[in-house]
Amino acid sequence: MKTTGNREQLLTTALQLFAEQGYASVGVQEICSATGVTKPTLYHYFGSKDGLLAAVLEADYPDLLGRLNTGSTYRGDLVQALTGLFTAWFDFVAERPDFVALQLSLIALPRNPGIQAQISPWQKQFRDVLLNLFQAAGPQHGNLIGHEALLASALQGLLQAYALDLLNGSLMRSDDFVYKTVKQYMYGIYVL
Amino acid sequence: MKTTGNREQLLTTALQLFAEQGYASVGVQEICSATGVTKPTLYHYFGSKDGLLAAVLEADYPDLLGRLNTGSTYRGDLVQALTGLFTAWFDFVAERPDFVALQLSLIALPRNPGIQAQISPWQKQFRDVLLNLFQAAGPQHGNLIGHEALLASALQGLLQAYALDLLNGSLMRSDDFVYKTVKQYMYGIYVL
DNA sequence: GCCAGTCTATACCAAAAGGTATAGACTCAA
DNA sequence: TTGAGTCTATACCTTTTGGTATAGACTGGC
Repeated sequence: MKTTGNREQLLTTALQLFAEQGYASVGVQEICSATGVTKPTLYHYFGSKDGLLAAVLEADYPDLLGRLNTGSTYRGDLVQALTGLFTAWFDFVAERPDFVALQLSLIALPRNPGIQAQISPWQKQFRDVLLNLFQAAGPQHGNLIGHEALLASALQGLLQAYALDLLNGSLMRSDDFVYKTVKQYMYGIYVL
Repeated sequence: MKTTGNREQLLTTALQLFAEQGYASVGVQEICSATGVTKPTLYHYFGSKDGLLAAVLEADYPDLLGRLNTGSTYRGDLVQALTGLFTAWFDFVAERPDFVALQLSLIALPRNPGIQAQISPWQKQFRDVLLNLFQAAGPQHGNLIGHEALLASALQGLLQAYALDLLNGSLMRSDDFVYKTVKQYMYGIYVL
């Protein structure tokens, strides 16, 4: 029996199946069969189906948050910071579409307690990245002050909405895609 | 036995449970128990669990689309049309939060074939409403021409993102909420 | 009274769900 | 060599899943 990498292969398979069908629609047996192991192996590593989901999230979220944080660092230029943020996000969406798809499907169930317990802490950190950006830009952009939370909320929704359209193919990432989305976000719909 | 309204009560219960837990997480037995009927009753009216979902969507989508269409009618004033659209949407979100929550949870699974077969036709009509608006505004707003599809796609995502934030309580609908969101959408983030 | 159609409950089905008891194979330190 | 710890498979558990065969109750028209 292949004894190396079973944990990582389970994580990979689970992410893919969860992203395609939704967490609740995938059975642990299906994950094990697709990976080529049996259920005790899965339960040895993750303890439960929920534990498997937690491990899947833990595997990619830190990287995503780090990249968003780095990309959105405010250095006195809001357009530059937003461009960095959008670039980091769209790059991540292109690199790890399965993880983003899973993320979006979990976020869309805000009243499922079990799911929310898993996704909320990560979503909170996501929002904090955006909040930090607007707070850092506050001194030089006084008209944003007091609206940081609203702006972060709307921006997070916008990023996720773009990601969904990219994932289902109804939106294409052209050369100036980031440029246009940042401009539209900052100055409205007339700048396309 | 209560013999009147069982069909409507099943629709109501199913919508509520689907919205809370997600379509896949709810069993037909659970729906029947919560409604106070037995499974043959459900299968008599809807044929299958998928048929029940189809009926749930059919029950509310026409009303939603009609209200969006009416609210967004273009009469030579884009701000007015967008205000009408946003108002119609946010009113609907407030009136039928369960239906909107279900809608969002289904949309977030773009690669689940069974789910997409059910939701796509309605989503297409949703998008067509927005597309019509931008096409009607084209002659007086030449800089929008050629971007109608992109604008409709982004606007649909934005509306759904706001709805999600309203549903999970991270956003509050203040007096000038519609005014501010329309302004921000048209002129950027500096107008709050 | 009777019949057709509509609606519902009892009781059941095979399959799949999440999860586990047990034991065998393997590695590594002592 | 032995023993502890790690990892995996066989075989099994209970509960729930979506779905149904059958039959009874009710309605309306004739």
